[in-house]
Order: sequence, then structure tokens, then C-alpha cells
Amino acid sequence: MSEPATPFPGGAVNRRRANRGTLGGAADRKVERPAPLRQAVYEALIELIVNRTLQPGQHLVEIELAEYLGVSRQPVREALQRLQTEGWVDLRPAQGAFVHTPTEEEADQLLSVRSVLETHSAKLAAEHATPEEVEMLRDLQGLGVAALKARDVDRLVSANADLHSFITTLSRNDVLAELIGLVDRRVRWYYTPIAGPRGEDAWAEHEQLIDAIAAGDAAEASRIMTVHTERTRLAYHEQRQARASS
Amino acid sequence: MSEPATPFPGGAVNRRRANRGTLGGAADRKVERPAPLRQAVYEALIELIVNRTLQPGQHLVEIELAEYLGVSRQPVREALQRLQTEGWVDLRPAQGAFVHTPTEEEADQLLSVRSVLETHSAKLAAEHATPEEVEMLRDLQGLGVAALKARDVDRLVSANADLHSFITTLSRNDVLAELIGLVDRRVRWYYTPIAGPRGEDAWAEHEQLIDAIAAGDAAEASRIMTVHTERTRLAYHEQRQARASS
DNA sequence: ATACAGACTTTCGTATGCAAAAGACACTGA
DNA sequence: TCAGTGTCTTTTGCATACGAAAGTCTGTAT
Repeated sequence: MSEPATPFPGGAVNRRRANRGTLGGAADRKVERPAPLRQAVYEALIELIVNRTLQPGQHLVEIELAEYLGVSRQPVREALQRLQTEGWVDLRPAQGAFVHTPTEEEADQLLSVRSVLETHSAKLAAEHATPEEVEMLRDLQGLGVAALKARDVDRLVSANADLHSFITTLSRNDVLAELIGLVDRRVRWYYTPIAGPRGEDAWAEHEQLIDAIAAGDAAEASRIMTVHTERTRLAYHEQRQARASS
Repeated sequence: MSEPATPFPGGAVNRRRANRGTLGGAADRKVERPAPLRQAVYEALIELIVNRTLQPGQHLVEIELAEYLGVSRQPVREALQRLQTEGWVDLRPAQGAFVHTPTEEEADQLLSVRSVLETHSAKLAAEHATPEEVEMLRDLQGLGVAALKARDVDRLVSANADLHSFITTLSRNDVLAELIGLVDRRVRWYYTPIAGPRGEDAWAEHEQLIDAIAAGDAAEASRIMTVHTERTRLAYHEQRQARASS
């Protein structure tokens, strides 16, 4: 009973004791501050939530997570704090943590916010991108189109994420980039549209978007990104409707 | 040395032991779940940071905060986790927490993001607001104008916050409202413009904004909010320049 | 059979303890 | 005088311990 029914993939997180040997330290080139365990726990938990090992609504018993990950409750609790503020879990006083249950309404709200943020990001990117950076954009686009042709969904999803992420970098606004990162990850948790029939259209829109950024046309980049993200939002609703009627 | 040089205002947070008496429980009407200490610590720390008792860059020694607030290190640590993800402190591994030092660049980025989010919020508010809600907006506007006439800066600042906050509520998008809340608090920490010479202008713009919302004119509400927030951003830069040349 | 009361179990929230990393400081040697 | 080094202090990060709240189950009375 104290063992989780389904063992968590990824295994224990606490490898600290194992690689304590400091001999051959010359191999470590930088300062190499060991990231605290809570960081590893945080990342492990997000992975477990995103891949549905921990399901929405599930009660996360601290001691179970701790034992599975090979740590004590303390770093788990600290990770849960962060996960709450980022919307992955809900912490009910005296009851503990529950994996957040995404409602359709919330998904729509997130998609709406994402649309606005990404649009702003595209506008700023068009204002700031250098020719070298535009070249990098085109490289990323190439990867995506190749993945599309190869019908490689995993690569397609990651290429899409990389492209959008790089555009946020080009915005030269770290605050904006960070917010988009947070919102995007949650959106992708709720809904992964890029694998669907919107693939070709989406990548054609990317093409136009990059052209606008290359031309430094902020208004046009803006407009395209708005259309692009709002279409994604529509695709979400269509998928939802399809689910509902099946 | 273990006592902070400047004692923290607000005093101890742990009054739990004091009001443990459960007799007369009938007075508690709802469930009244006692919020965890970490919540109180979290709020106390934000207050201490915003009012500059804890200054930017200052090293926050856990045991000192804990002793002053009358709790142990644990709830302090958990509060610090949350404060980090919200941008109030920086947590350096094995070194602890430092009050985040806001740079001018970051302030500008925050103001830029805030502008976009508030603009979207105004647009949605115009689409959703009911006549009753518009009346409430006008009431809030009245409070602000009264405070302006009375030259009551405190009331002016809070009226401004209330008005903007209420507009985010009208957007009917909780995710957006929460993000704006976070960004706004940090912006106000960096810079409190409403007390400055922009008072009259700002409240005149509010008037137009409310008219647009009342008319359900989303595009116009949008436009006004963009101008409004971008002017705030300009005011920040002017103030910065004034500081620099003095 | 069902509703209620009370004990029991589980789990959280907080406090405390301990090892280890980071920084401070004085000492040594050139 | 100053760079380098070893020791000592401070503070973090993690683990463990304990009291209390919430949920669960059982037994009893109606």
C-alpha cells in the first residue's frame, strides 16, 4: 500500500551519493554547482504530470513521492510549492497536493493569453531580429518541414516548440519569454495540436511569419502570429467538439 | 549579530498558539481552514520587500527571518520557493535567498508585458461587462477622482489598483487576471507613477476607457488601454532620466 | 436498515537535528 | 606587501521527529 500501484518511470532522482567521488575533478570545467535535489524533484514531477503518470485530480502523497524518488519529504514539499504557483498542482491546506485538473474553460483562457503573448513576441522579434537570427529561424523551419514530410510527430512537436521558443528569444524581452514558456508548457499538457491535421497549415504560416520577421515588418508579423495562434485555439475547440460527440 | 539591525515591522506572524481556544466555535460560520503559516510568511515577506524593509540585493538569512516572524525555518523556506518563482527573490544554490534587484531593463520589460496583458483585458472587458458592472466601474472611478482632488496619494494608488483589478475581473479570464496581478505587483514595486504629475491625465483616460467598455466597443477600449499603459511606461522612463541627471 | 458517535489511521504542517558547502579570516612564506 | 593555504564560522540543504487535522471505519442505538 505504501508502494505506488504504478511505479514512476525515470527512477530515483538522488544520485548524489553515487557520484560523490571527486577524483578526476579536472574534468569539471565550470563551477558546476550541484543543483539542489528540489530542482531535480521539480523537473521529475513535471515530467510525471505531463506524461500522465500522475493523473489530473490524483492525490500526491508526499511520502510516496519521496520514497520513490529516493529523497525525503522536504525537497518534495519545496518542489510542490513551486509547482503550485506554476499551475501544475493544487495545494489544499491540511489535505496536500493534487494534480491540477485542467478544465476546458481554463484551457481556452490559457490559449487566449498565449495568443496575446506570442503575438507581442512576434512583433518584437520583427523589430529586433538580425539577419543571422533570421537564418537560424529558417533552419528551424527546415527541420520542422522535414519532420512533417517524414510524419515524425515527436520531432514535429519539438521543432514547433523550438521555433516558437526561439522567436521569444528574439523578442529581447526575458520577462515575456519566461511567461510564454510557462503558459506554453501548460497548453501543451492540455492539448497537443501540432500532431493533428493542422500540421501543413501551421508550417505554411510559420513560413510567412519568418518572412515578415526578416522584413522587419512588425505589424505583419503580429497579424500572422495572431491568426496562427487563434487557429490553434479553434483547432482545440474542434477537437473538443469531436471528442464530445464521439 | 543574529538580530537584524532594523527590526521588521509587522511583527510576529505566528499567533496560532495564542488563539487556539476553540470555545465559542459557533462564531465561526464557514469551515475556516486555518491558512498554513507559510502563507502568512509569504505575505509578510512580500510586504517587507515592497516597503523596502528588505532591500534589493539583501541576503535573506533563513534563521533570522524565522526568528523574527516567530516560526521555524521550514515555512520560511517554502515561502521563499514561491517568492522565487514569482520574481521577488533569487535563490542561489548553497547560498540562499537574495532580494531580487530590479534592473531598469527588467522594469521596462515588465511594463511592456503589462501593457499587452492589460490591453487584452480591456478588450475582453468591453465584450463581457454588464450594465451593473459598468456602474461599479464608474463608482470606482469616482473614488479615484475624489482622491485626486483631495491629493490623497494613498487612496489614489489603491483606487487605481482597484479599478484596474476590477477590469481584469470583467475580462472573465482568470488566467489573464492572475498574470496581470503578478506583473502589476512587481511593476508597482519598481515604480509608483500614479502619485506623479500623470494623475489627472491618467484618470481622464480611465473615463474614456469606461465609456468604451460601457459601449461594448472592444477595439476602442483596447486602443485606449494601450495608450494608457504605454504612457505610464514613458512616464517611467522620464522619471528614470530625471533621476539620472540629478 | 440507517444515521450518528467515537476511536483509529493516514497525512499534513511544523520543528529540530545534522552533514556539507561556501565564505571569512588569520597565518605562512616569498 | 601580497599571494596562497589551511582552519574556523556561518548558512544552507536534506533528513527525521512529533503534534494535529482530516478522513475512515466500526459499533451502537433508533
